This record gives sequence, structure tokens and C-alpha cells, in this order.
Amino acid sequence: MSCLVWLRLDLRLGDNPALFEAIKAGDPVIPVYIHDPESEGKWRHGSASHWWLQQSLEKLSKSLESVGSKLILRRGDSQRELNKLIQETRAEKVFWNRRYEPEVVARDKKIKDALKVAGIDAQSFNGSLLTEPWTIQTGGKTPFKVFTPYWNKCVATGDPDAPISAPKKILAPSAWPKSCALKEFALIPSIKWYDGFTREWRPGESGAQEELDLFLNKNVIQYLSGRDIPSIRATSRLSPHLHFGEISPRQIWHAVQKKSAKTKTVGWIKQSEGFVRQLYWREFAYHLLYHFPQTTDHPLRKEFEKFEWKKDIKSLKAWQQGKTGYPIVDAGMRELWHTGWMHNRVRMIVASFLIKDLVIDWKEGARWFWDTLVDADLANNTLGWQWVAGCGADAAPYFRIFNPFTQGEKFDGEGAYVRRWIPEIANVPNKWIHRPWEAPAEVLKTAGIELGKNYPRPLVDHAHARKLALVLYARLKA
DNA sequence: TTTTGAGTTGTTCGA
DNA sequence: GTCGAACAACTCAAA
Repeated sequence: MSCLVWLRLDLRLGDNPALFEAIKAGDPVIPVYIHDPESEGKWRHGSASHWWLQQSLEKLSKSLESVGSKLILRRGDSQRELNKLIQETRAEKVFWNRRYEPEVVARDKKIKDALKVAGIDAQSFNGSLLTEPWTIQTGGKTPFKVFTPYWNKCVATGDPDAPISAPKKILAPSAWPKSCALKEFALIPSIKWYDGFTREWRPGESGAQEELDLFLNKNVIQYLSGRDIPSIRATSRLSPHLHFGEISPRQIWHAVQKKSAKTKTVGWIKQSEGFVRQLYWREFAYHLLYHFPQTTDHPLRKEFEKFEWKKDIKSLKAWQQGKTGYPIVDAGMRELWHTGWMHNRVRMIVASFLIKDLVIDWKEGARWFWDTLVDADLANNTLGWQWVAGCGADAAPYFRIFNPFTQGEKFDGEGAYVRRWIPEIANVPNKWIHRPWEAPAEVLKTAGIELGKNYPRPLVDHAHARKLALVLYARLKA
């Protein structure tokens, strides 16, 4: 008798409830990962996520070997592969940690029902949230749509459970079932655009712990003021690790508390509380995705269905390639392309630009982010884009339109960030770095810039675009 | 049922 | 240069 542990977005040994329960039961444990993009539907992992997944699976495989176990890889339909494994290994139990994406929820439910009918002990656990979506509700027993009351309710519900430590030993079966090679998943694309990812990231459980330690020991102290400055490392950079479950929010929450109790300085505690609040934004995103599953493809506010977005392929391409002529926007899009990640402040700026300046459907932006971000996460991506578009829960008011120049001046005053990602404008003086189109001819010449040649002219006039967007949004109201 | 207070991240204009 | 108001109601959640 043995137990299959079906790993998905919980690629870690520490604080892994499904794995822990399987080990506790005392039977041999067979960890398995199934590559099954088909059944994940439209929002299956994109290219950048695949790069990460490849590294993460390699790491997980090694960690399992170090505790006397092994990661069995399979590809194909999840249900069929699980059934095959059950037959091959005579397993009588299948454990996994839950996921919350609409199509995955439906698939998993179907599998669980079928396994139970077949007499298999199928159990799922909470491995990736502090508060599961159905445990938090308003006094009127409805889901929350506003963050602050949601967060208050979460806090009032009590502290998250303590994380479980990683197993030191996992009981192996007498014979292992067949596993395919990781390269059969064909996760790494033929175009080698991901070189920059390798320098930037250390996927895997130990990489996640190191990132957390670095953040709590160093960067968190300037979190509240620094997290908006894209040129410095003041954010945790844990998003891809969290997405793939290389670290759990429980581990993060408790690590913060532990450090808080030790540090005891008012400043540290305040800064770290700001960070924990962001962790709950992730929870809120999952809450919304679970209760409003249609929001991955449809605006939560129905009147936005009839918004007249422009079909402007050329502008969309310019945005994707970081060639809009607005340095802060272009820098962000290029950071994304080269590192698979973009600073949060800049995500808002580029999103606002696509939606409000170019009047392009937020879903186009969501799709691009989905394919190019290593931390692409359906809950966070959906909430973020709908928030900027103003069509989601607790969204930004429609008149809140980011001015790319003002935002650049405010959060990248010295131009360190734009210079890093747009080397061709590196010699433009600070005064003009965020608006080269207004710089005097001789300044541009000295800096080696020829607008329209080696750096684009602005794709649109922001002041004009802003007025237009306000008109369109006002029309929606009427 | 009605009332009340509040709501992540902004910009512009005019005094 | 700085500061407060306007932008525009609307929806949510709790009392």
C-alpha cells in the first residue's frame, strides 16, 4: 500500500500539508508531477513560467532524492496518468494541495469524485493560502469586494497555522513506477530570450528561502518608502516563488512574526506590517478569483463589456517591445522582457498607459503579462489588470490616470531605472530623461539621440490621450 | 430597511 | 513652489 502525492503549484518539501499527511500515514510515498497543459485550459502556463517550472522541477527532484525519495514525472491527461500510476503502484491514497483557478478547480473536483468512486482515498489540503476563499465572508454571508474590510476580517479570524517543517526522510516504495525525462515536457523554448532570467533568479525552495532571508535581514527596513522605487531592491521579489509554491505564505507570515519578536523596533515592525498587508492582497486576489471565476476573461463590472477598446495592433506591439517613446513605460516593458519580471510600481504605469493612453483592452495586457512574467499568477494578474482598468472589485476610480512623465520624475527622479533598461538614452540629462521629446535639439544631439531614429517619438500625446480616456469613461457611465 | 462612513498605489488647476 | 480642492458619484459592508 502506498500514497501518491500529486504535486502541482506546491513545489517544496517544507510546509507541504499533502506531503506531510502522506508521510504521517506511514505508507511509502510516491511524489508525482504531471505535465498536463491541456486540462488547465486557456490559462495554462506561458513561456516565461515554463522556464521557471523547468528549474523548479529540477530542484525539487534533487531535494526529494536527498531525503531518500524521487520525483516521478508524467505527461498527459492528469486523470489518466493518476489512474495508470494507481494501477502500477497499487496506491490506495492520492493526496494533493488545492488550487483555485476556475478550470483547475473543475478538473480537480472531477478527478476527486472519480477516485472516490473507485475506492481511492483522495484528499486535498490547503498549501498555498493563509485563508481559503470560502472561509472569509461578510456579515451578509457574501464574498468581500473591498480589500480593507476583507483584511480586517482575515486578521480577526486569527493567526495563520504554523508551518510544518520539511521531512528528513521519506519512505520509498519497494519499486518506483516509470518516470519520463524532464526534457520530454519541452518547457524550454527554442528562442533563447531567457538568458537574462538565469542571472536574475534562483528558482527552487532554497532560492526562495534565501530571497526571504535577504529581504527580512536587509531590505524590509525600507519597504514602505522604497517599494515604489524601481531602481532599488526594496521589494521581496518572492512572487514567482509564491506562485510555484516554493515557499508558502504561512512560512513567510511566521518568519516575519519571529523576526518581529526578536527585533522589537517600532520601525521594523511597521515596515514589515506593510509587507504582510501585501501578502493579504494576494489572498484577496484568490478570494475574488474563486468567487468570481468569470473575471479572468470578463470585467467584474458588467457595463465595461461594452467599452469601445481600440484594435490597434501597431500600438500594442510598440508597447510590448518597449518602444512607446515614454521612457518609464519602455524601461518597464524591457525589464519584463529581459528578466521575466517587472517592478510593481512600473506594472501600474505600463498598464495605465496601455489602457488609458492607448485605449487598448486590459485583456491584451493581461495576456502579454501572462506569457512573459515568471510570476504570472491568474489571481494576481486578473485583479491587477481589472484594478487599473477600473472594471474590477475595489478598483481605481476612472479618473485616476497615470502620467508617465510625472510618475517617472516622482519614482525614478535620477533616471537610474530608465537608464539601466534603455541604454540608448543614458546620456540624456536628468531634467529631460523622462521627456526626451521636450529636450532642446542640442541637448539631444550631445546625448546622441535622434528621435524617431534611435529612440521613438511619443506614440501618443499624453495630455490629449488623457482627455479622450476621460470622455470614453464618462460615456460608459451615461 | 435605512443610514453611515469609507474606499492601495493620481493628476491637474488655481489660489 | 506649495497646497487644497475637484475630478463624480457609486458601491460596499456594517451598524
